[in-house]
Amino acid sequence: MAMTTTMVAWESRRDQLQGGGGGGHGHGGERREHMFEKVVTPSDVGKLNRLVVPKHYAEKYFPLGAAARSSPAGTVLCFEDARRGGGETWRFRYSYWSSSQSYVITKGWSRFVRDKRLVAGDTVSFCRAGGRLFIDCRRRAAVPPTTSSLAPQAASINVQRSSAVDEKEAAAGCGGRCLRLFGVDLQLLAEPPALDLQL
Amino acid sequence: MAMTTTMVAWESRRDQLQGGGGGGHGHGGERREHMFEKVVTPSDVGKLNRLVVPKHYAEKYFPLGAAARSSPAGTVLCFEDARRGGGETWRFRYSYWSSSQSYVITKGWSRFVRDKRLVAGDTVSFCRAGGRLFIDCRRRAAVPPTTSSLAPQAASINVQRSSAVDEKEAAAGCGGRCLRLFGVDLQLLAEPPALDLQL
DNA sequence: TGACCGACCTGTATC
DNA sequence: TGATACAGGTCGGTC
Repeated sequence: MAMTTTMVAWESRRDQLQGGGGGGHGHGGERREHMFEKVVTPSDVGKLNRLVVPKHYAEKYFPLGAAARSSPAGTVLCFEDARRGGGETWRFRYSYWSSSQSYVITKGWSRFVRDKRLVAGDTVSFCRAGGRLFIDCRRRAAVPPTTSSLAPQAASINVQRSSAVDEKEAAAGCGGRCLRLFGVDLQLLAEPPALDLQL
Repeated sequence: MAMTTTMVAWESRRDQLQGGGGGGHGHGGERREHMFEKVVTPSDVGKLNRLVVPKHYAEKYFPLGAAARSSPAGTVLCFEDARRGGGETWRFRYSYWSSSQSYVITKGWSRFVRDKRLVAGDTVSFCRAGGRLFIDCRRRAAVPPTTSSLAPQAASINVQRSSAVDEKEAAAGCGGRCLRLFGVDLQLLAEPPALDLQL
């Protein structure tokens, strides 16, 4: 396997995980710089096992050299978990698919989706601090009151947890905390817009 | 799909098929030694163009040197057709895929599948005689009488040849000589368990 | 250009 | 239950 394991350079400074200062959630000794975020699509969290990185951000923040761009092997991106204290790292293959002219994160992504219980509509965000990269995610915002007011009626109908519906429906993006009914995602519980995904 | 890849490790008594002593169908001067066989899966005969060789047998009968094992090029295995009088040979690329930790026959395999009209559920078997390798195949065994007794009723129903049904059904393993109805494979004709695949 | 095929990947069943 | 085998996929190169 000829993967050009280009670690996007980070000097591992494990000692400052709790640095408190400027950055986001208290990690990353230096100031955490927000790069971009993406509301994930059903495909991003489905069986395709890949995250499409919007080209604009990809070329701005994760530029691939000509060699890596033409190689299917792409490169490897390492992100530190922005939340977990242990500084868990996520290794993703990152490459360019010429067929679809898109930048994608492939290998490693499905593990992240599973681990974070990521569902369509959730948001993943990417930050950096010095040479270090961080990844974070949060739940989608709660649905508007008008929609969620349907829930009482729905409660009397024989519905399924979305995790039990067939793949096509599940791919449509409803996670463990909502019901999908007549094509509409219903929140089971009122949730704050940003929910800590730690288990 | 949980098809149990039953590798039937039998001591080859080919003479019960042809009666003749010594070497099976009259080839291979020396005694034909059965190595192993595999009931092919839908993937083995589908678009993936590869046969997964169960690791146990691969390492026992087709060991790859360290060099060939690490190389994607693998090696080439030549098999003589165990049935055709002309001694047709089949050349297969044989290699190890480290990503899935499996041994596979790739190049040349799809030609064999096509030529032999191989379908899921059929069996391919590998023998050797001296330094020569032989490959053979046979149709899946006929379904039990209790099941095939459904055929009279089935005859009046609008059924399809399995070769025309969709991939999922075709994948279930019914070949050109049977019908698949209500999830049951029905033989169209009474067949001996071992059928010569020559056209 | 499209069909074929090589390389790589992952979920699931199994041990 | 963790590790492993492998069936069922993907994308991209090639011809």
